Amino acid sequence: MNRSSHETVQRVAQDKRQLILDAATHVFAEKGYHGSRISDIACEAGIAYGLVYHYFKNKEEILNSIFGEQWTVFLEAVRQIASGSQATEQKLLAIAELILNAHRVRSDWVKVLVFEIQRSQRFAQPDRLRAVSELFRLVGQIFRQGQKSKTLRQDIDPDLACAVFMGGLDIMVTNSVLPQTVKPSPSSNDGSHYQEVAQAVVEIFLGGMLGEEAGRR
Amino acid sequence: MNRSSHETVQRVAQDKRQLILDAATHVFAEKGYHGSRISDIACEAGIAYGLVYHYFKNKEEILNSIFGEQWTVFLEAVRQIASGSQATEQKLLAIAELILNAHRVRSDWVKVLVFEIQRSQRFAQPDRLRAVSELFRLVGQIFRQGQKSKTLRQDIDPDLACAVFMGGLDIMVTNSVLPQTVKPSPSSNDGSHYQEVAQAVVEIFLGGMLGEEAGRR
Amino acid sequence: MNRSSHETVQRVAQDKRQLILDAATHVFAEKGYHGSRISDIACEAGIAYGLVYHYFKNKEEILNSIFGEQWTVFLEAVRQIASGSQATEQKLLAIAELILNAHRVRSDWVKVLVFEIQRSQRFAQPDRLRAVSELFRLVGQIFRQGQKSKTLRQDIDPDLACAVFMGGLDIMVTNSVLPQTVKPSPSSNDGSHYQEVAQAVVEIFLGGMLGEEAGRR
Amino acid sequence: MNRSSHETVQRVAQDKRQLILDAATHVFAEKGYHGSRISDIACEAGIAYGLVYHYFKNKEEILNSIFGEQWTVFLEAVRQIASGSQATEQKLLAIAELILNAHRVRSDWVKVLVFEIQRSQRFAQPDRLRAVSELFRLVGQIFRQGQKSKTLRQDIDPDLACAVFMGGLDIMVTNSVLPQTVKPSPSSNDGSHYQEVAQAVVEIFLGGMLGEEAGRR
DNA sequence: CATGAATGAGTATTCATTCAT
DNA sequence: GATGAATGAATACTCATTCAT
Repeated sequence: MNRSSHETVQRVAQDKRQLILDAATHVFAEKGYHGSRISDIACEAGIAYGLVYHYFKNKEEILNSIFGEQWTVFLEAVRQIASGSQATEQKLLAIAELILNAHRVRSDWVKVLVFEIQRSQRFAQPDRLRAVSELFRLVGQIFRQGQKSKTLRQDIDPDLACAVFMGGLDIMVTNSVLPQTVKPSPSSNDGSHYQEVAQAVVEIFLGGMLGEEAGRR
Repeated sequence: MNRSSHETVQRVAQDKRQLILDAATHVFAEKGYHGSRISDIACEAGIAYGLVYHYFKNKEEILNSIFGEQWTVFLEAVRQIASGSQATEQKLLAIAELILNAHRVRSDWVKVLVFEIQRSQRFAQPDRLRAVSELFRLVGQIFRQGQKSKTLRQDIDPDLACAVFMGGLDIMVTNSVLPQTVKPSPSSNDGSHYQEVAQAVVEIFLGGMLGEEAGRR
Repeated sequence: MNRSSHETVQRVAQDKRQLILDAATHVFAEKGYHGSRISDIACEAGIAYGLVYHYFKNKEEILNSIFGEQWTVFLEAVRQIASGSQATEQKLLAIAELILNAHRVRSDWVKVLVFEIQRSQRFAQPDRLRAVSELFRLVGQIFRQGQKSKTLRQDIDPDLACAVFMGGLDIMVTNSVLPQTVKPSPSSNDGSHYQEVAQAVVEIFLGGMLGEEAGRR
Repeated sequence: MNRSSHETVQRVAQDKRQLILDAATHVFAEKGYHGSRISDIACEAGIAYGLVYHYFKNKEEILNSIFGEQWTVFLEAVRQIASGSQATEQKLLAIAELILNAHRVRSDWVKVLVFEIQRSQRFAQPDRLRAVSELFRLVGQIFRQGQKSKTLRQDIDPDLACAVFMGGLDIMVTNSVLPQTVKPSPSSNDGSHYQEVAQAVVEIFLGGMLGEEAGRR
């Protein structure tokens, strides 16, 4: 086997691996980790049952891979935003758009992430815990900077504010509670709806919900 | 068997049923629904294995009962708040306190609710879906009233605002992201910390996070 | 407690015992022995669960009682017929009528008998085996007498003939194969249909099915 | 994997499936359906527990398969006989020999058929009911033809005659009543005894049991 | 690499039987 | 006697993981 064919084999192997991950993501999103069987994943991927075990040690490792391989990319994007020189408001908007856009493009992945990661955090999964902590550390950093520069009010615990902000986005993505709000009409699946939602969330979060009449404090 | 002793038996039976529900709530909160064995529940409740099936048809029905029997009470409280004559701000604060307090008093129940039921609506029983919808309908009502009375700004979709608000609370309760913020020190487990958090969340939500310097729009 | 009230109690106890047996007969006939739960029987009898165990040691004993207590009566009737002075043909007719009539009056009992007894014979149940043997011994006796008196042809093993005769009746009663033939129209549930069937069976058995044209050997 | 090896795999899979069916037939015949555990079947087949579920959905499906796969063959043989051009007597003899021979060659299968399927039609699958009906329809056809051609007497309901005939054979096969008659000595397990029994049954059924002395009607 | 048959530990569920009241 | 709650052994079924081809 010459070099180039070896590379081809490598690529094909990578493709197959990714095929399994995508299938697993879809299945996990649909039925949940515990409700998904290896056979479901193999079937969805259109490959043989046992082949899954050529690429992954076990079921858990599939979930870990889904998490890890995308999370790094995602976290890097967050890091870029957090360390940028934009105004706080722009940064938060960028975060919101990043998250909602991720949901638009790969909603399966986001569902698995939110559902399964949070679930597994109740049991000890140090790796994932650390990864999530890092996300909150980065976003929290934006808040601290904002408070330092007096852009954000200082009488609120930045971690708490960060949590509230993320919670607002989290529920958008979870969509178990309000699918009709988040789900755009099919005709506008160009992301503009998502962008609007992101802006609205940031708007609420920064400006508050009080109306003009009620007066602002 | 005379009447009073029959009543006693009835009460004891109810107690035993509740005993199982409490044990199950604890175990589910600890290990998750799928990770909990019937034997774990029986053991936790200090009763025989088979007795669980004397009171519940199957494992699923236990989860449903945990949900149903407390949810009714919870929803009634929300209804009271929503239909009251307080100002919008007071209502939202009451909602926040209700939710956070539920977590303080019965954190097991809330965990099961959020993790095992809310987030498992992929396999959703229509019953549960309806029950959750009702919660959002009630809270959403507060928002619509607030907008109608001009207390709340009107340029935001009330359902979206409602979702953001609930998401902020949800994540407090989920505590997966910010346990250190929500979990008060044991010495202050009198609820004051929870009350402060509730106030902070509502404060952020209504007043926004922008500082004085940044100016309010 | 005086004597007469004690007798009353005894009678009531007997009634209750019989109530359970009747209920069990019905349930066994409906669902089969293995498919019937003690609770089904108690429910059918309209009594408490545990009371069944006051009257019967266990489930098996219920079946044994159903079998034993009626079988004795049945067998005695067969014995009367077999030892009578009637012609063979009359005896066989009497046997056929006895069996089919038992089915008419207590079809549940006959069903249980045929289904469960035969089933249990495959596993060793010496008592029942002996009881059934006795039935065949008595009926076989009729055949031997018939052959001895030259009423019946002698070139056939009497036990085999006996089996064929009983098999013909058995299948009438089993009715799993030909309900429409055996089940009379509701309007004529006076037993006349059963009597006709009994006569037809004996007629076939004795006279044979060959038509005039075919010639009789 | 090339074509021929794939075919081999297919064949092996079929063999394994049949292995399980044979083992199950044996175990069911021995202990009855309800008395047989899946582990008994697996053990008898010499395979792993779970493999049974690789080939069959559940215990019930095993029973159904035992029934279905052999019944088709059996019914076809009956159909051949019924639609042949032989005399009625020859057809009935052929039916009798077919049934008794089935018992000789595959007594386990016949036991399961009669005890566990035929006599459990209280919970009857419509499929089974239909299959059994077809058998009676075919045999009944022989009787109607016999009556039409005046070979058989016409004063008897053909369905009833059919039932009596089948009942006589059924009980031979059931062997619960007369094992000593049907069970040949091991030394003569060449089928000749079964053939004699078949002839005797048909002889009784056609010619009747009345002796010369008694006169024929 | 690919396949899918084979394995068996893990668990929900049933239900006969016992027991306290 | 009467009640039905309590017990726990027995077993059908699932499915992650391994292995032979």
